[in-house]
Amino acid sequence: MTHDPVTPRGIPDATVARLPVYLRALSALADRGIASVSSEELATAAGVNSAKLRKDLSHLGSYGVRGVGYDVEFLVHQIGRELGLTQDWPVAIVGIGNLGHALAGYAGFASKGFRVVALFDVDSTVVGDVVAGLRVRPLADLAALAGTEQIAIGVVATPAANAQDVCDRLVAAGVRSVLNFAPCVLSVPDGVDVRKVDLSTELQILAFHEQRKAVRDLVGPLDELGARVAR
Amino acid sequence: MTHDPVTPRGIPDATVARLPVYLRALSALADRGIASVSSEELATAAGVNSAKLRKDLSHLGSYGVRGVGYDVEFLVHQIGRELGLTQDWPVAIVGIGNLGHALAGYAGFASKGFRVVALFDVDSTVVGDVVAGLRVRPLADLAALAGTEQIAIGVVATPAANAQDVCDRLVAAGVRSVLNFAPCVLSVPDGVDVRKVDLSTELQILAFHEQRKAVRDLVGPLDELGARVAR
DNA sequence: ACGACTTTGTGCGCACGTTCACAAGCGCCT
DNA sequence: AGGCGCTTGTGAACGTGCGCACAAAGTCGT
Ligand SMILES: NC(=O)c1ccc[n+]([C@@H]2O[C@H](COP(=O)([O-])OP(=O)(O)OC[C@H]3O[C@@H](n4cnc5c(N)ncnc54)[C@H](O)[C@@H]3O)[C@@H](O)[C@H]2O)c1
Ligand SMILES: NC(=O)c1ccc[n+]([C@@H]2O[C@H](COP(=O)([O-])OP(=O)(O)OC[C@H]3O[C@@H](n4cnc5c(N)ncnc54)[C@H](O)[C@@H]3O)[C@@H](O)[C@H]2O)c1
Repeated sequence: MTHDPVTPRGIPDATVARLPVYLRALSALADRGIASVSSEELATAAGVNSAKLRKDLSHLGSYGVRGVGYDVEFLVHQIGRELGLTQDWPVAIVGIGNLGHALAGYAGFASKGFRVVALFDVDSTVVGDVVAGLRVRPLADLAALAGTEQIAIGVVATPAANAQDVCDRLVAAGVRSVLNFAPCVLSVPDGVDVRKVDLSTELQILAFHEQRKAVRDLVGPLDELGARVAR
Repeated sequence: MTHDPVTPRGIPDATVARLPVYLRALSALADRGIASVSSEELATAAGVNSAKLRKDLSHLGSYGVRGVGYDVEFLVHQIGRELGLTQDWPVAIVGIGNLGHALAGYAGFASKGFRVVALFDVDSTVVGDVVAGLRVRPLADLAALAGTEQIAIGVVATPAANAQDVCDRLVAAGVRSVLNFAPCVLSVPDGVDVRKVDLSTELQILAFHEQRKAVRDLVGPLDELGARVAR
């Protein structure tokens, strides 16, 4: 199923999800010429508790120096290696509509070793266009391309109605990691990971808490129940 | 404080995060004319365990009928009410670049009561343009608009370098829910919720697992004794 | 009317994640 | 060299979430 039961020996999922945040904070520090950082400082920059940060980093190894902190550049390298950023990851985007255009042109991809190698669509008015320096290909070419160049990550940016079909084709082409922007559940065979980015869900979660806050404002200081902040 | 078996109105965060998924699955069922659904069917459609689904729904109340299942339309209404979708949520988008354009034109907003009421940017080549039927305003107008029409949710789609400043202005304008697309940590005062959508993080998490899978494929079949490779 | 069948709602044990608090370790200063 | 101050790494307590398994509660057929 979509669930990933085993994180082999090692790093908890919750930690893995935070490593990119640490990496970004560390990169920012490195850019500012800062060579060393304490867990307290880095935790603040990453928006987490310092104990959690230390425990997270301890899963990678004992890379800190007691009494001093962590070497920024070294830690950048270690986290990058753990996340697999030392190698290039070829990415294909399927569905070059509003969102697909934005994604194809997104510089944030390349900065971490993600290289957009192919764009696909079915709409004949889009196919053949050059977007962000790449020609949009017909979806039918996906199978052929898979033989030439292995695609590591497939991005689904089509309407929800077509997402499962697109996903199936990606999987058939050997893709084992899918990032899904369509608002639907994708089912994939074992061994394939799907992560979804769901704008609508995020907004609804915000709305829930917003409504909660409105109610709390009415009841106000009379209510002794603790305020909860979304995470 | 004693641990009461029945907490009045507290819905776990994990449940809140799944309600939009259930809602979407239910809406799809309703569109297909299906009036009633079992927890097993709905759970499959939503990609979760059926026991988890039932427990989630039980937090809203006892809306199911034993031996039968849940009334689809009724449940849509209840979940929508709980999430606050019965009311309109005015949304403002700041940063009308690649991503901001896509967001402004996204139909998925309106379908759940999220109404984009204002677009902001600082770039004079963008300000004044009409995007998705709305004129892009200078960011300076934000404070003025806040007096006229309350903005419930602010969407940050500017580069990371400007995100904190934009966020501060949104908060100053009375916004208490922020959806952040910029790859950075936003700090906000108590009472303000921030959720972030981070494409780069998602890709890095996928890369981590992809790398893990690659290693497992190499070692996998031989690994019976849990060989731990020293680094 | 009643029993067989279906499905909900939930108690319970377990695993995971978070936070506190502190000993162990390191550099620096005298 | 040795003490001092600082920071890491982690044991332990705590909280949250997950899923099994089952009794309770309803429907349906006869
Ligand atoms: N635009 C946004 O801001 C936004 C935000 C969040 C989620 N989404 C979701 O992302 C997806 C794309 O959104 P969009 O606004 O870009 O829509 P869009 O309609 O602008 O683009 C969809 C593109 O997918 C192509 N397509 C359709 N079927 C296809 C198929 N079978 N194979 C390949 N390509 C196919 C279409 O030709 C079109 O170019 C949708 O599921 C949408 O719900 C969009
Ligand atoms: N394009 C994508 O697919 C994508 C995906 C994920 C995340 N992001 C992130 O979303 C953000 C926007 O991405 P983009 O591709 O649209 O960038 P972009 O450069 O195309 O657009 C940014 C827009 O923000 C405006 N802006 C800059 N400073 C501002 C300020 N202080 N106030 C108001 N507006 C301001 C700019 O004028 C520009 O129009 C970035 O942080 C990016 O990292 C983008």
